[in-house]
Amino acid sequence: MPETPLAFAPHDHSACSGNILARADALCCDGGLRLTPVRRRTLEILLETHKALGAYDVLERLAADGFGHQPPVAYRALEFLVEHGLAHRVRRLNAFAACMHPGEPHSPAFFICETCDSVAEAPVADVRQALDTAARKIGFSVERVNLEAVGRCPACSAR
Amino acid sequence: MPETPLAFAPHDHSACSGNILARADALCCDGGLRLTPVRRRTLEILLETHKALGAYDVLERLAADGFGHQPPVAYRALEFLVEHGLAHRVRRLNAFAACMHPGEPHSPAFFICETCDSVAEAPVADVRQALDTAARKIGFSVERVNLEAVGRCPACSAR
DNA sequence: CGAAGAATGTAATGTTATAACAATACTTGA
DNA sequence: TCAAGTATTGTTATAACATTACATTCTTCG
Repeated sequence: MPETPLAFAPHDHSACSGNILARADALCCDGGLRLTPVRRRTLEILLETHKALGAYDVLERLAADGFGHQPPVAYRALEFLVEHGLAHRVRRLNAFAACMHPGEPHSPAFFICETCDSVAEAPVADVRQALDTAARKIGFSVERVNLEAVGRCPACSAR
Repeated sequence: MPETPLAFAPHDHSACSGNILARADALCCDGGLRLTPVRRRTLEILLETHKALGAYDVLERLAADGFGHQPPVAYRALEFLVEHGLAHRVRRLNAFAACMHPGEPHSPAFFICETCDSVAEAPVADVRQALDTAARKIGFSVERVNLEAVGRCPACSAR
């Protein structure tokens, strides 16, 4: 069965985000990491929608919540989340999205709908493997990968 | 035989870039496009090295050559080249690289060496196909794709 | 407690990218 | 050829994204 990513499927979003937030709490607790108020709030903000948010959008929200007003506030929190696998950076959009599979090792690709701006993270282990193979053939050793596709999500295609 | 991309192989670079420039001329001529002086010079600049150049680096070079000093000068030329398949945008680096296969339909991935900054464009039709398959499974229709890997090139790995 | 390190706040600045409009050059057709 | 329309370039200004540096506060742990 093709697993439709949550971003493209109707679902109980508050359960969805609550779930991930709980997992983030657990992961940080286990890993001796500090999911401080700014960091946790930042993750909550990203989790509100299945879209990618720019650092300044996040900052605006944080500032409204009483946190600092300067860019580093947002960038630092986002950096923490990305570094520890709780969020991803979407280069194509200069933006950030909450990770939908925190803790699970996964090779994600991002599917960006240019009509509704939703961003889905889908596991694409086989694609990643194919890329690694291609890299090996040319003697390149891969550290990190960005796989991003722009197009139309199921809902927007239907219209 | 694994085709090592030019960027990672010793080669006669002036022949390499001259060749591509000639093909660019031909393509534009055929397609009724105008490879104007700024545009052609921009392509030449990109072709000087197998690295990606930022728009402002390109601009600096263009300005030194007597073209305009303002950002749009570079961005417009680069946009033209990208639009017509003569260059690629490397999102990971906020930079641009000359296309090594102008005119040929190809699904490139970019292999970015974080040690020497060289950027190789390698054809990865199979990777692209795997991604398209993954997209189809979730009902996403792909328009454009960015495949970018950061790591170490053969030469830098050897050291 | 008190020192060391982590995290946050803030100011300033650097970097990348685009909008808007004026001026010029090229093309086309009467 | 010349005028009208289009494409291209020049320039100003500003928007959007990101980092450096340093002061301050909070946590942890001896």
